[in-house]
Amino acid sequence: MANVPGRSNKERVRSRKAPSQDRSRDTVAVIRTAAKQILEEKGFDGLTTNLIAEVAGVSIGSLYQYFPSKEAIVGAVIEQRANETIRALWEFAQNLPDNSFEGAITAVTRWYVERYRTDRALYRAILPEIERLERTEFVRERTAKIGEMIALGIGGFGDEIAPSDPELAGFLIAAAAEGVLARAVLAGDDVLDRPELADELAAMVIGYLTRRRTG
Amino acid sequence: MANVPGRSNKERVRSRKAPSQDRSRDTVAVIRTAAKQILEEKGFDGLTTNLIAEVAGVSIGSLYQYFPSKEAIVGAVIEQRANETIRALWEFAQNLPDNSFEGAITAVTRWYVERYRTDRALYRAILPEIERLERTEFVRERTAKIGEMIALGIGGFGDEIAPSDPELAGFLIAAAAEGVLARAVLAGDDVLDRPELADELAAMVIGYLTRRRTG
Amino acid sequence: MANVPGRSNKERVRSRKAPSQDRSRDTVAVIRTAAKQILEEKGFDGLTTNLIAEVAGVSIGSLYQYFPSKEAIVGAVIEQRANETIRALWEFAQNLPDNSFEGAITAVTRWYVERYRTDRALYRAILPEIERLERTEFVRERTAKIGEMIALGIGGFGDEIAPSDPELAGFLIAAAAEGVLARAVLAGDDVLDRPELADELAAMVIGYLTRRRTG
Amino acid sequence: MANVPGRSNKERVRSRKAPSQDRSRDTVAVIRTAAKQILEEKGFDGLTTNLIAEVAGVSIGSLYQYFPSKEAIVGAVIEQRANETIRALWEFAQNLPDNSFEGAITAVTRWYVERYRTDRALYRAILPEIERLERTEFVRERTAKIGEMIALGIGGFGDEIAPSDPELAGFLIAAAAEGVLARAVLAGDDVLDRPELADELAAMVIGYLTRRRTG
DNA sequence: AATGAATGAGTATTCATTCAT
DNA sequence: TATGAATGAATACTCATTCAT
Repeated sequence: MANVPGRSNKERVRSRKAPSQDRSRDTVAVIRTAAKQILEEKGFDGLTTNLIAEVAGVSIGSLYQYFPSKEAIVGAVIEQRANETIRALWEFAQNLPDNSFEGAITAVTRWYVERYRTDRALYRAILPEIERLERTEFVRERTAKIGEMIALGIGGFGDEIAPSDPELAGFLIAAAAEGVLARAVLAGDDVLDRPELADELAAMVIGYLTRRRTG
Repeated sequence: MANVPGRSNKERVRSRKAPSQDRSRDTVAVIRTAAKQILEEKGFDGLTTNLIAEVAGVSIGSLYQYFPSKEAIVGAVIEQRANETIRALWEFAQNLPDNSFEGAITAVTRWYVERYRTDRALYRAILPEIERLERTEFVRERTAKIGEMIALGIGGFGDEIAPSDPELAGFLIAAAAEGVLARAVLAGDDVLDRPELADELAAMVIGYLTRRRTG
Repeated sequence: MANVPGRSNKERVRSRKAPSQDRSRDTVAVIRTAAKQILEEKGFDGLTTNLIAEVAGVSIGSLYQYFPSKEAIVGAVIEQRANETIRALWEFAQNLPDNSFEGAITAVTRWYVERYRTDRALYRAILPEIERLERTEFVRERTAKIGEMIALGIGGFGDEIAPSDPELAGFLIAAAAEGVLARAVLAGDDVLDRPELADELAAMVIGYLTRRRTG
Repeated sequence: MANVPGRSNKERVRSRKAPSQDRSRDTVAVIRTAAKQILEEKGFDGLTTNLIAEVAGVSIGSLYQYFPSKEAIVGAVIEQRANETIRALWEFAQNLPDNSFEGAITAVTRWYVERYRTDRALYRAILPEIERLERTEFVRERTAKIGEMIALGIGGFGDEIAPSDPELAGFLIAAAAEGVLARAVLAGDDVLDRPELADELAAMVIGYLTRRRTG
């Protein structure tokens, strides 16, 4: 009697109703925020649907009116974080003080590291779930989108820098940066708080993009 | 991770007894192997202690004689995988055909990518757990150890290449590579099977290590 | 996360382990008895797995060690009741005081009605579930088996009585009797307690079996 | 059947308002029809109030304006079916081709079996609920009413056939017939589709009514 | 009269872990 | 040392019903 037949598991990851009305949008946001908060404070294992509802000040029934599963809520938190990151990164990239290639990369890298430093608690909880959900489309898109943005940004710096496959380069940079930051966040505070971290990461990206072609 | 009165979490992660006798070592190995197999076949969510015991042909009681918790078993699987990787990487590094710096990096990178390609099922299951366990010492050590090995390997190539902090460089390279491979594994087979992947990763590492210093 | 994949719904109806050891058999019996008792006292809607466990003096975990689902427990209660009925009916039929055809039918019918009268509470709870589970094999078998017994009993009374298809006749008689008793039980006590009920039912069976053939 | 403070269960079974206006009558009918359709297509477990409302194109609030509970809706479906059956049976009985007693019984029985055969899906879903609701008055009335009709029909055939208590005889016949058909429907298609079924049932009824009195 | 967002009690089931034998 | 029966806390999710608008 547990499992409802006519609903595939895949369906259970997206939102149940499109939050068209204002009230609905609020509820969705409230739930998402509550989940995020719990994730930060108690980690993934402390995240319970009933607790989410309680913290959100919403009944458990309402929670399931808007999200088909716990997984979907976590997904929404991750998705929103990703969207915020992308938007913020974009904005930041518009207003770089130093417009040189190296300056740009360095600034962006620092900004990125800082972001993880500030929200390390959230990332600590979210990162394993990102991997776990990676196969889900919207999360895959996220890496892709960041990769594209990077590719786009790179594109502005002329032929000398241009990699043969900008998209692949974007993927590599995004994935490498996230790999470094993930490991740094999860390794504890030692590495994450080292001031050289950002510059080393920048060096890696710069080195990658400015290397002499061997082929 | 249920109710465990009066035992700190930290204690529960290492093996309960040093496997001194042969039989013990066998049992430990048998359990570890069973867990690994289940992980490959059914993923993390299919892994239960009772199933591990069943597949291992061991009673659940015995299982707890050798491992204090499920987490410890997963940790053991990851640890062993890491040790194998380290050992294999070391051996591979001893017998490089091309002893040039770039040749070495390229060869190692290819080898590394291949390793993930071959065992993608295992990695798909294990990767999120690595992140989740990262704070646990022995897993932290793994990244560190790989980092050190890289640092060591790099050290052999003279001053021009030497980074100011070899250990940090090692960490960055290891973490970046793993980030790229993790994302590639989890993103589905498309990226993982692109032949350029290894060389791009190599290019990143080489670029990082051979960059002109800016300071 | 609710539904375990690799187990078909059908599997969940039989017992989980064969109650080979004595202790196991006890536990199974204790659970079944508790369920039966609750069914009698509170009806089907009052039947809860946790309550069953509590009444049985067994942990909920143990309950699921022996029964794969709530449905299976109800099935077990019904099955046992059916087996008891069949056995008791058989025994009763061996020792009929009056060996005439009509005497036999009348005696058996009275016995049958009495059985429903005595255990009306149980039947009230169980009957709808029998219908619901009827498609499940072991319950289907029950009607069949009673039908066969009746066919067998009829067979002893010579050619004049013999229906052309004894099995079908058995089915009809069993089903009609159960229909009458079910309706009587569920209709409230008025009908069930009318003394003529058994004899009317007997009259129906006798009339059916002794009718002059029209074809 | 959740939390309903301060309202007796009995009250909750009849319709909430007498559908005096046309619109009301429509809404009631629309809901009833939707419920019936879902019952046929998805069975009782697929029947939820929200789904009924959705299929009926009515808000859940309106649904509760016309029916005090889910049970009442199911009851209404059953009731209507019963009324239809009674009306149709009545009509059919008016126009029997063969006016002999045996011819009448045979014709009616065949008609009845056919009815179950045609709507087996509906009956499969409804039958257990009939048993469950049997205590509710209007369902009790149904069996009674069919019984009365039978009694009435029987009454037309002279003294030889007349049972001592026509009402009880009607009850027995109705209950036996329904028992046989219920078991046949639920047992799967094998029995229900046997052509002899109707005639055997007829034989049972005829035999019952024409038996020589023993007392 | 109608709406549908919100409610929350209720329930089946899982699984890491213990401990008597 | 080994066994495996027993434990029970923990949790995701459903759905009949209400009531403010």
